[in-house]
Parts: sequence; structure tokens; C-alpha cells
Amino acid sequence: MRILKPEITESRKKKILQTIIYQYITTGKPVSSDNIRKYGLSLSTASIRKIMSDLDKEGFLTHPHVSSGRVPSDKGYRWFVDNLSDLQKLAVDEKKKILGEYRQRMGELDEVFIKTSQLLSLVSNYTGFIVTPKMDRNKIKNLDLIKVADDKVMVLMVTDSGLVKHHVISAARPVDERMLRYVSEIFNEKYSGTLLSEFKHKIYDIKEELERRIKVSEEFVKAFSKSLAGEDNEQLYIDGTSNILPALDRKNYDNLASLMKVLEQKRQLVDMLEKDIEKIKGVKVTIGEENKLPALNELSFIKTVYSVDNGPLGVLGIMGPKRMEYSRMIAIVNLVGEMTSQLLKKNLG
Amino acid sequence: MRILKPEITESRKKKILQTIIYQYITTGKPVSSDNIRKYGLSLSTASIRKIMSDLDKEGFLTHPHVSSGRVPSDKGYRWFVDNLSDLQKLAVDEKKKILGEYRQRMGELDEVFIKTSQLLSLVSNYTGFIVTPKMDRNKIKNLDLIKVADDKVMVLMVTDSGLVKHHVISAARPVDERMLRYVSEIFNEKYSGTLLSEFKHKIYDIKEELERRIKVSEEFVKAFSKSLAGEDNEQLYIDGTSNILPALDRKNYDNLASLMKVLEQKRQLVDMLEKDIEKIKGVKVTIGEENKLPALNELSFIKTVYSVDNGPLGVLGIMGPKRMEYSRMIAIVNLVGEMTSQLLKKNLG
DNA sequence: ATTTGGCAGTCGAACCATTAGATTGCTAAT
DNA sequence: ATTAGCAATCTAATGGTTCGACTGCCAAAT
Repeated sequence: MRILKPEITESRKKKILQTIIYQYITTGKPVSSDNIRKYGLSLSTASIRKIMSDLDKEGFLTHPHVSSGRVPSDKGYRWFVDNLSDLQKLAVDEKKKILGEYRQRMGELDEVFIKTSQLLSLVSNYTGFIVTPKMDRNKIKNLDLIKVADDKVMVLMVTDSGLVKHHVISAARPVDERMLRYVSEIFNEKYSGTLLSEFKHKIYDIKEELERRIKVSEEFVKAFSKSLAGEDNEQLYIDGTSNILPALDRKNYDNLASLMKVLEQKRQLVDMLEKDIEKIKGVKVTIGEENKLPALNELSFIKTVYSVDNGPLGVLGIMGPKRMEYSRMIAIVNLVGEMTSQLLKKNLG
Repeated sequence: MRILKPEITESRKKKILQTIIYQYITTGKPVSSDNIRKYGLSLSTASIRKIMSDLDKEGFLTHPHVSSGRVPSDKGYRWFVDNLSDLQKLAVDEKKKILGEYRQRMGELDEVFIKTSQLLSLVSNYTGFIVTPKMDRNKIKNLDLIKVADDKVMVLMVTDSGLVKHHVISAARPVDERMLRYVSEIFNEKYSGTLLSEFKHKIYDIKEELERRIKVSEEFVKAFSKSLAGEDNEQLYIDGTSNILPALDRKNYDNLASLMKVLEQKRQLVDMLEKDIEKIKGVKVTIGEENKLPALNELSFIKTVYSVDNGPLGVLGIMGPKRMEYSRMIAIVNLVGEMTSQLLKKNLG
């Protein structure tokens, strides 16, 4: 008896917490003891109140004010997410809808990113995002130099996972095609197989090498190595930002401005999203203040990694209000993540 | 005498209207008759009130409510802009600042657009935008096919004004380089000099032509012509959207959502901005409801065309609240427009 | 030892009234 | 044509009242 009782109360406590959070997610209104009782608990409101009070003390719930119902705290949401037992299966037609979108022609890589972020936004009704692969993690496979005008050359680099990077550079005077062929030969011979992140430290080598081995205008060498040294940052595709507004129920305008700024600058957001990308397994949820950036403290992120065989490429997911349908969203992100990985494997591999 | 008097009253009326609008732009508060009198008019408030009342009836001013000062109507702003006499010279250091930004390396075309929209936002403190050139108005100059992997080919097209368009296409099976060279030869021979917009109607010709003249996998021809047929829409670069918020003083949240949607979808906005692009001379201002899209009825646009010798490329400018410093903004947009044209002439020409 | 019913207490939301202040429109006098 | 002055209008701020939704706690019931 003495051993059993605590378990009963414990399980009841959990059930109540779960119900409160579920209620709050669906209604958006603070949940009262009376409200809970209606949901099948055969307990009096007084008992429920006692339990709610305990949960409050333990930090899972809070009070907007003393005479209102309870609202989940970040800790509460966290518990809820960690204890989602019934990871919702997506409805068949929803799954079909998502797969259908993906069947469409997705020729260009850009298009994959645009469509994917749109898709995430569309099916979630929140904001969808995807971060493009970071070139740095790729190895150089091949470099081409193509004359596109008398004094303009396109530098075209392909990596081992099939990503393509290109720049147009202008030389001060007309360039010679034979020279271009020679330069790219030298380059490929020497740097094919190099990790791009490592290669960046060797920019000066190549300057020297070229100047040593062939006669080529200094102008050109300069422009060429500059183009290679250029940052290729990950890009962030976002879609459905306007869906965030309803999430920020009234609240403060001021916050909205800083949120928009973060979404616009992207840099910080990308860094946050890709933090510890190697360690992410499956779908990862971050809630409210778990997000480092203050502007994002009212939101939750649901993300996952997409990858090809030789490692993670980037992350994708959705962002929305803390009170979102986690179960469904996790399922969506999971599915889209897998599909994107597959698509890219076909596309790049 | 009888002829002179009306002119005096007219000029006074204008001065008052001008002052009201100027005041409202700088303070953001409805302007009272008393307020106006303090600004140098040696008239009683009663007389000013009479004149304000007239201006109201004529549609230049409105009342938020009966016991508040006057606020310019769209018509009022329009008059104000059309009668800006002292098109402000930018302060020397401001001009320097802008020019300074432009001196920075602007290698890639992308970068030009990104930097330009940022610059516009930065110096205006509103939202900066630039629409990329529409390829359709260009002529095909040269097409290259470059093998980037066994079964992947990059299609590289250069136009007469130096713009570069590229796609990667996947063929089902390995492609032969000699074949590629031959295809591009045929293509260039036949279509060099064609307007891109016209070329789109000829896609089927090329399919036939190729099938007739060389042995090439149907797969490849399909992918190739598909890539050529692909839309290359103008893109819209926007920066500083968060600066819009303060512009929408309180007002309605609902409107904000639709505004964000318009900014996100871009399509409608681009169409609006590029409407009658050929007819735009100098800087063009559109105010409030002059903007067709309802979501933009609380904003003003200041835009201009940037171009190279053979015609307009696109538009750029800023958007902000109706109560903005038109004079300064016009000067900024004008300057940036000229600079961008110059830069691109160098870059593309 | 739980659980429950009941009651007091707290707080927000809605409503109303009041007041002070800003500013106009109008009219009669200058 | 201009002005002074006055009544009228309306906002914004303040404070008071009431209603209802909850909670917290205690004493009685199971």
C-alpha cells in the first residue's frame, strides 16, 4: 500500500499536467481546475487545485495572475515534449499531400530549398526554414574556367557531394583561353580532393604556384584567388513569416521588431540552428528560453538534419508559437527531413 | 488690386499647407492652427483655421476627429511632393558615406543587389529594395555546356548585356563531351542574337533541330530544353523590413499580416514596381492609395530605374511611411540609382 | 489519510462617469 | 479681411463599481 499510493498520485499528476498543456495548446486560454475535471478526471476541483498548486511549485506551470487558470512554463512544455508517447502518425492524406509536392520538378538546387521551406510552412501553418549546406565540409572535386566575355571568366567549382559553386570574375584585359585551361589543369592537379575549409588557408600557395609556373597577368591571379577566398556562407530560406504574427498574441510590439531583425539578418539564426549539427539525431525541439536569442524566447523550434552519405548537409524545420501541436509538427519535420535527404542524394550523389 | 489679392491668399494657403505637412512629417502629430501660427505666420489662429477648413474641403487635409489638428491626406502628400522646390542636396558626409559603401568589392552580381538594398535601407532608415534585371529583355549572346559530373551538365548562357544565367541539368546516363560541344555549336549558330523573350516560343524548334542533326539521347534533349524554358523571374531583394513597424504607428495588426505576406510573396510587389518601367523617368513617388495593393495603402514608395545603355534593367528604391522625408529620400534614391547604373555598366558592359 | 465542499480573497475585464485639455467652427466685432 | 471670443466636440486619463472566474485554504466527510 505505502509503495503503491505514491505511484497512483504520481501518474495522476502526470495526467493532469498533460491535460493542462494539451488544453492550453488547443484553446490558448489558461486552464482552470474546473476545466480539467470536465476532461474525464473523477476528482473534485479542490483536489485538482491542490495538484495544480504542487505542479506550480515544481515549476511546470505558472499563473498569469492569481485568479486565473494555469499556463505551462517552458519547463512544462519541455516535459510534455519529452513525454510524447504517441508520436502522431500523419494522416494518410496529409502524407500524400506532402509527397505530392515533392514529386514536382525540382531541377535547380535553389528550387529545392525554396520549395522545401514553402512546403514546411504550408503544411504546418507556421514558419518553415531550411539552411543550405555549408561548402566548407565538402571536398574540391573539379574546377573549370570558362570564358564568358573577352575580359570575364566564370570560375566553376564542383565538390565531392555534387554542390556547385560559381563566380564571375573580371580581368582588366582580355584573357587567353589556353591560359585558362592551363590554370585549371594546374589547380585540379594540385587541389583536387582538398577539403574546402582547409583550402582556404592555401590561397597564397596557389598565387605563388601560378606565378611560378606560367606567365599570367597579376590582375587575373588576384581576381582569381579573391574569388576562391570568398565566403560561401550557408543561406537560410524562410517561408511563412507572416504566420508568426498570430503566435505572438497581442504581446509586445517592440519584441516583434527585434524578431523581424533576427529573421532578416539571418546570420545569428543560422548559427543557432546549426550549432552542434553533428550531434543532432532525429528531430530536435527547443522551447522558449532554450533558444539563446532573446528575440526568439516566445517561440519553439522543431528541426532535423538532412544529409547525404558523407555527412550532414544542413538543418530544416519549422518555428512557431510555444503552444503548437508538437506531435504533429515533429512528424512533419521528420518526414520532410527524410524526403529532402533522399531527394538530394539522388540529385547530388 | 482685385487681381493681386487672390494670389496673396493662394500663396498663403500654399505656405500653410506646406507647413502643416512638413510639421506632420517631422512630429507625427496632428497639426493645430496654433502650432502653425508659431511658425512665422503673422496671422491669427482664427484665420488659419479658416484656411485649414478650406484645405480640408478641397481634400488636402483630414481630421482624425473633430477636436484634433489636421493631418495630410494622400492628395495633400501628393501636392507636397509635386511642389518640392528645394530638392535637397545630400549633406557632403552622407554622400561620402554612400559612395564609400559602393567602393567596396562588389564582385558577384548577387552581391551588388544585396549590398544595394542594404545601403538603401541603411541610409534611409526605412526599407530598401531592388528588383533584378529581367532576362527577357536581353539577347542571347553565347551558350556553353559544361560537364560537371558524369551525368550532370551545366547550361551557361550569357546575354548581350553581360548577364549570366545557369542551370545544372541531370541526364539519365553519362554524357559525351563531344556531343555537348556539338549541341552548343548548333545552338549558338542558330540562336545567337535572339531576344530571350522571343526565344521562349522556339523551344520546340530546338528540340527538333537537335534530334534531326545529331544522335543524342532523348532524355538529354528533354532536360536541356526544359532548362531553357524555365522561368527566370526577376528577383526582389528587400532589406530593413523591420523598419516598417514604427511606420505603422499602432494601427491595425491585421494589416501587418497582409503586408508581411505581400513582402514575402514578392510576385505582386515586383509586378507593381516594374509596371511601366519604360516610362519611368527620374525618381517616381507613389503615395498611400496610389499603390494598388491594399496592403501597401499606408506606405509610400520612392523608386527609380537603373539601366545600362541598351535599356532599363530594373527598379530600386525605398518604401516607408507616408510621412517620410520625401526630399531627402528622393535625393538618396536618385544617387543610388545613378551609382548602380554606373557600377553595372562597368560590371556588365 | 485522502478527498471534498464551501467560502473568502484576488484579480482582470467591462462599464460608466468625470474631468481636463486640445482644438475646432462660428459669430459678432474690428 | 481679420480677429477675438465662446460654445461645442472629442480624446485621454482617472477612478469607481460590478461581475465573474479562479484559487487557496480549512474543516468536515469518506
